[in-house]
Amino acid sequence: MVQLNYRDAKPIYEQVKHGLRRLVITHVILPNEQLPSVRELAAKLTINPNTIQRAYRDLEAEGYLYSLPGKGTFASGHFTMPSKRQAELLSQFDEITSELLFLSVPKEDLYDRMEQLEKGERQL
Amino acid sequence: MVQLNYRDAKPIYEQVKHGLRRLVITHVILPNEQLPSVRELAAKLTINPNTIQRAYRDLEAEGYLYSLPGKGTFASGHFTMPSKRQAELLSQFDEITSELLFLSVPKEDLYDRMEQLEKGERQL
Amino acid sequence: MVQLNYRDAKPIYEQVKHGLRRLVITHVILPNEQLPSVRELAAKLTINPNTIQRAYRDLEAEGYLYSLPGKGTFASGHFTMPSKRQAELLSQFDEITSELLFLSVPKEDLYDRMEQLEKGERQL
Amino acid sequence: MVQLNYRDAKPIYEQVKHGLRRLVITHVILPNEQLPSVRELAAKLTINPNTIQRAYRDLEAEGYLYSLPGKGTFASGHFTMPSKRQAELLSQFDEITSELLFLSVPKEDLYDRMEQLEKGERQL
DNA sequence: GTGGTCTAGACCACC
DNA sequence: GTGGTCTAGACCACT
Repeated sequence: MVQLNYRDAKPIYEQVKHGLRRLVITHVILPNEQLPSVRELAAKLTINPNTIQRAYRDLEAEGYLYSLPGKGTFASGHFTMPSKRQAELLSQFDEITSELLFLSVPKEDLYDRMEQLEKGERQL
Repeated sequence: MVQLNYRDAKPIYEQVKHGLRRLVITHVILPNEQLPSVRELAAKLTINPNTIQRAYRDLEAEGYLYSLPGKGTFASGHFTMPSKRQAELLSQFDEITSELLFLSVPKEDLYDRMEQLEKGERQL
Repeated sequence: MVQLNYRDAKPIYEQVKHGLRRLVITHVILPNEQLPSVRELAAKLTINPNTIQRAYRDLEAEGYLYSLPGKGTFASGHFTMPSKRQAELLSQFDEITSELLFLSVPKEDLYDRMEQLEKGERQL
Repeated sequence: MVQLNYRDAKPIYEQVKHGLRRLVITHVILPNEQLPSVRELAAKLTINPNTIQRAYRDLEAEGYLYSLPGKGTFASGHFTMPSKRQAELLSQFDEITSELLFLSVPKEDLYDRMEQLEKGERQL
């Protein structure tokens, strides 16, 4: 469900966020479907519940999840997410891409990367 | 030295960062060369010193500049911000791009954006 | 029943929430009266069911509605969301207003905004 | 410096955020001035460092602080904060105010509250 | 049972 | 020294 790599430099909660984000976006977790509870997912991944909390909280702020205290945590629908997030992402895309271009990363490399990403996503 | 466009949606400190980054990368400002002081540059661009401060500290965090308190701010040599930052950026690029792709932003739009960014950079 | 304005900047689910809140508060929908099902209301407004879901769950969290899984969604009586929520709201009002005042938004602007909001509400 | 009230329903990290936000906005803490370290402030308030971390992290996301890992945490200048935050706040202001109005809180009460807030802020 | 907050104490990378 | 992450375990309010 969510792949963790402890040797990765990325914090665990980021990896959890990454995994869950894709599950929601790809509708592997359907809109308004309940996610495993904080404790449950923590147990399954054998990590601390606080780490899951952090991931859930961040994703709620980003608009991917919503939580009803006492009831559980649920996936948002695509539509729920305002285009604000998209604008934010595009702005970040510009910043990062232009920095990469001037670190002399060839534009073609970035194209290829995008192709790979697109292919990868289709498989889910 | 640094071009500002007040009608642009991008915050001014981003434009300053953008401009300085280029100057450092292209060695127009040489490694270990001292940059103008915060107040000085602010005066030259007739903007608020805090805006410059923000740009300097961001660029320091990114590894392009370093500052010696009480002495001034200096350009890093290329060596100090090697493939590490580049790997970080590529990872962020992947994360953001794949999220955009799933928000159904067409790949072609992102291509176009990159083209524009590249053109923009060349002009500086 | 609920007026939607697609040209409005406000997200649709906010407009739905707004409309339903008024209907409950003004007892147009009586306490413990059943609301239309998610699918039903979505069809009537010709919008996506998830948007209704979002509105329903927000209003449930706010205490205006409650839902019995498998049975439907119902209006709360006034009693269930008493001064507690009001105290919460006033506290948030203070927090946000004082932040706005210090971002140097003129008090008069906020007055005007309140006038507009009040006028808008009366029309429903 | 920051007042805590343990009998308050508000979480401690919210109270810390509230206090620090005002200190930054009112320039009691000057732009780019260093704040006490996470551990230091935790000790002074006799609460857990993690609680301070949470407050610092939230305020960084809101644009009031920035942190340089290994160096410390610093106050942003007013200018640093994009008008995005202001737009966000106004939208929240509308939502909350209109809900209060329909909970039949008289408009005049809200006016008075704003007056008090403005007076209070001036004293700082 | 659920999410949410808080504490205590540890470890890391960076400066 | 600093911020940042993570764990372990406790308590609360709400369903």
